[in-house]
Amino acid sequence: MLQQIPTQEVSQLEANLCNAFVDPTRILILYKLNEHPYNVTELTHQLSTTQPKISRHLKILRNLGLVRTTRQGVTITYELADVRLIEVLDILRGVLRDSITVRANLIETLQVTRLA
Amino acid sequence: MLQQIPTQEVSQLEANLCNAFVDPTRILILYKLNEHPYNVTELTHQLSTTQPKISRHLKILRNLGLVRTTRQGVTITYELADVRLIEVLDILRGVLRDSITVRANLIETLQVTRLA
DNA sequence: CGGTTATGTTCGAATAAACACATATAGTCA
DNA sequence: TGACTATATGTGTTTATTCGAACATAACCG
Repeated sequence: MLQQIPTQEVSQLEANLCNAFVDPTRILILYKLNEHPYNVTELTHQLSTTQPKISRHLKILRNLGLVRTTRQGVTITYELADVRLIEVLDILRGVLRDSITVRANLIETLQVTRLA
Repeated sequence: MLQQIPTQEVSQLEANLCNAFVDPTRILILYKLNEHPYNVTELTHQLSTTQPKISRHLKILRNLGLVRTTRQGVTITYELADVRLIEVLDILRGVLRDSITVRANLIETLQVTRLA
């Protein structure tokens, strides 16, 4: 089992991997590819952005090994390499939702306190 | 249920949250705080780095709502706000491990092919 | 071959991150 | 109050990231 104290190097690799998630376009791409595979042009239209932008982000995801490609003639289809990525993103959305709720409750509390 | 197509704004928030994970020091802090709460000085020694560096990273994690603080006199103890963060990091380590394995197999395949 | 479409890459500018080092704040105790 | 400890922040520098716009490559078809 690898489950030990994470060393500096492992954390560096892990941090590197998380680079996939710090850009909203890349997150949208990952969610889209979770629906089913898409090629670059399709993704460009789906996310209504420019093709070079999509290509660049796909390159980053590809280098991280998070998407796989298959070529059919000119078009290159991208697919998700690991469903656990979506699992991670879903968990994070849960964390996000709760953190927003906590914040909203805090604000409400502050307002009530101020009124009292 | 929030479980729908993620919009641009949600993805932006999610990407923002993931900023917590793109720095190896912050990952190490999160894992450390998963053991049990620590104060700044303790974390500084545990990760053998400088105190301002730890303080700055803790500030980022605090602003993201991922750690909570309690003050006892002068010392401020930090604790993990949500265990799901560790769940996420563990999943990612799994992804990382598999991706390294795939890469290793690929290299081996290339070498065998070259020799044949 | 030339034209067309799909995808990838280069470049420069703008913005943001992280660090070391120095300094500030704030609580405690004498 | 003054000294001491714990934590936070300001500053300047260095390095990354992202983008649009232009350009390059590569496959297909006539």
